[in-house]
Amino acid sequence: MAHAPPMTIGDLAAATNTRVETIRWYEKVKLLPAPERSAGNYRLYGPEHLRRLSFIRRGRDLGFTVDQIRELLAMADDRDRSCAEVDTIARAHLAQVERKLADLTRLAHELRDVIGQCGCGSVADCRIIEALSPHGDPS
Amino acid sequence: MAHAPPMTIGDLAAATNTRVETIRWYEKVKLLPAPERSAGNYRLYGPEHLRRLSFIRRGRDLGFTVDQIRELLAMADDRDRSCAEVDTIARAHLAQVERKLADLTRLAHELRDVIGQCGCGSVADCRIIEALSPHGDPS
DNA sequence: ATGCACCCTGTAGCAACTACAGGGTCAAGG
DNA sequence: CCTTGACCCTGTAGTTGCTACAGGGTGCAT
Repeated sequence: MAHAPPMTIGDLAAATNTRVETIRWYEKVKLLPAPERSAGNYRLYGPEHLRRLSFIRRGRDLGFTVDQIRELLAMADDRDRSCAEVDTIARAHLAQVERKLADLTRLAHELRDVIGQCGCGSVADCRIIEALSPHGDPS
Repeated sequence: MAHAPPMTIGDLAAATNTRVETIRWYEKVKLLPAPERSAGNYRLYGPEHLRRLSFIRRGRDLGFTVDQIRELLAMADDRDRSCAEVDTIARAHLAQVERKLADLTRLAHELRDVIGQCGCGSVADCRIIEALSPHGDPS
């Protein structure tokens, strides 16, 4: 178990299932610290970068915004701090997800209603178009 | 029932619960035709604009993209055409909504799991942070 | 030495708006 | 008549989270 050699940006991308451009973008917006450079000006990443990027990706998969992840990272770095703030962010995010879920559920119902009524005749009496048209005003 | 006087952009915005800037943007991207202008260069809208904008807004509320609405509007204008294409767009959209719904449902489950385990101690043993950290690598 | 895969910076684009800045217009009140 | 304030105009830049070039340089194998 010798300590691993540094990774290029392509290696890191492959290891985290991230695009190279996305990694550079994370660096620009200061989610990921700028790594050292090789003689030829290539970025060289170590295991700490790998850990941090994995954290970011997992957070994004869970739907946290970049700003929320920035906060979570700052807290994770300050290990003695209370976990209550972390909990607050996570709960706020869950509430938002649940709101979106409710909206989409309602939406799917409405769409299914509208689609179910379509007899696929001509547009002139299409129920879908009618459902979109202003209430009580055909033509 | 005399025919209504033309509306200003502000009137139209109020009538459709839309922002003034959004209406101008719809005009720029050719969702809404450019209306006539007053002597003082104000936009003047008639009932046809009101109908069309209501259609657009309802479509947006149902989650159709601007491009989809453009297609739907083109079809709605061509009243003899078959309604099958309209049905296709609506079904494709419903399928997309259902996919998003499934994703969000999974997400909400994961978030609830993670949050449920948080004892709100210090960050050092926060389960939320841990859940985000790379598999099998504390520190 | 020449190809090829990879890396670099910087900029522009996507969706669907939103938010100004820096002006012009119009009706009412003093 | 003049001012005040609410409205309107155009044009540009910002938002979120990337993605896609263009126009170059690097590194390794043949």
